[in-house]
Amino acid sequence: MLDRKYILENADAVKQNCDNRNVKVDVDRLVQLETARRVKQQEVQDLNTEANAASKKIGQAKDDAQREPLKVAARQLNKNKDAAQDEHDKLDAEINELQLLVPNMAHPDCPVGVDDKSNLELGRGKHAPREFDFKPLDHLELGEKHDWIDFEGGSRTTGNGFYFLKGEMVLLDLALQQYAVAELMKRGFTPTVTPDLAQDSVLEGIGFNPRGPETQIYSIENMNLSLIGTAEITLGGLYSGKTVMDTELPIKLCGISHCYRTEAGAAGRASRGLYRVHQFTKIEMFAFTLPEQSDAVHEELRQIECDLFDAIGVPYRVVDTATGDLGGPAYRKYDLEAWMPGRGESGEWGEVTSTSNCTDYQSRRLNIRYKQKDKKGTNFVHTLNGTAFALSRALISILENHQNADGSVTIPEVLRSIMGRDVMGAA
RNA sequence: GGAGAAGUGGCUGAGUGGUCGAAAGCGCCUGAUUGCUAAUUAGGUGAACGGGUCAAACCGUUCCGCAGGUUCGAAUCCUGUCUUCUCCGCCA
Repeated sequence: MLDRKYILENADAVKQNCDNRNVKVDVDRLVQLETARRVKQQEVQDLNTEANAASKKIGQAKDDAQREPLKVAARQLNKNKDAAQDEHDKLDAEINELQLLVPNMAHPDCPVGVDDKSNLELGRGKHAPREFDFKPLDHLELGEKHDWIDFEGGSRTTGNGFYFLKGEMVLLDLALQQYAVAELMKRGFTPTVTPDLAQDSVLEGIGFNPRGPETQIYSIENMNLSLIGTAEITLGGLYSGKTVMDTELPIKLCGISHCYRTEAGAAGRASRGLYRVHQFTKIEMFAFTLPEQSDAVHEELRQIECDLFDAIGVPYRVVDTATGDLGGPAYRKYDLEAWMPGRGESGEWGEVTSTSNCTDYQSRRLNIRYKQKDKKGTNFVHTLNGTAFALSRALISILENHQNADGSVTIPEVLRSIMGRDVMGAA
């Protein structure tokens, strides 16, 4: 969330930003409430001073006879104090509700526009979409042909949107993970296998609403636990409430987890197969940085995503997300969209990664700070996240781009030694 | 899963209803002193929020895992919750 003081002092910029992002929030009311709250806060503090002094006097009294009348007075003071506190808390709660709706400010270079039509293509990967001299299959057909992906079994055991990976597909899945983790370790990331469940309070801290009619989150009955939708939740939770030394930053983590999403109301042709599923494995990059580092680290995350997809020979384009298409916490977001020959009529771009600089929007909520030696006080860190591989979609991109006329799939060079073969699905 | 114990400042650790934001030690910072890779000594040393200031100083409120409760008053008593440890049981 944004700092209240910042909102108060930059109300016009905040309003403009909300318009750019196509988010409706009553900023004026927020400002008005916060101004009132500050006055009330002073009142509460003064009443507290009074009540504390009165209590102290009772402690110093000689005997009960002296004490009783003082108690009566103190009780009244406390009543006044509590009443003022209640009024303050009400204001505070209302402000908080509004404050949570206010999105992060956007990077000045961010393309301005109310939806994804204004997204800006920044560039393409090393590999251009391939011209097939045969009719390419989609990943579902390939998966069925070789018994690599079993959706029917997934539905029967678990439900629609679940699947089994089998045979060489498992080798590919594991090889991608191993490759990504090794590459990220080379670049200073600490590999971190996280829990797949987290306490609801952690979800809420990161900005997910675990229970309720519109939730995308699976939660465990009779427990305050939910399945995570991304390792961002657990990795953020890992540092929530902590203060680190500035010299430790940037902290770069490579999260490995399963991700669970209900995907309520997202069925249809565009989400066939592995594209939109309820469970997938994800190798996620996450970074905590100093404020002045975050832009550079964001570029680094984007570059890593490009390097990974170049390495597996998948064509992609890089998109600079427009203001109206940004999630609330993002200051700037780049997506990689891979070419998927089996998608749509004759191939379409499909999102495979996403990297966001969330500046201090999440850390303020999570209370993650850094301290500078010899300086008083602390500041909020910046947080960034980026997908290395979301396995489900990475698998689609490899199968569909590297398929051969006979239905086999040529394995990207960097994965061959890991998988112990050059081709999968060979006759 | 059952029984018990515990969570205090950067760390160790005292504190069972008021004088406690909190003893003591360690660490760290500043000064003094000794001519030696350190000792001795004096002092200082948490955070958030609000006010204040050019910036400080300074003032106020809050914070002893977290959330509630009792009380004029809670680190201290009560409830819930999270975490850790010990013992028992079960288990990959």
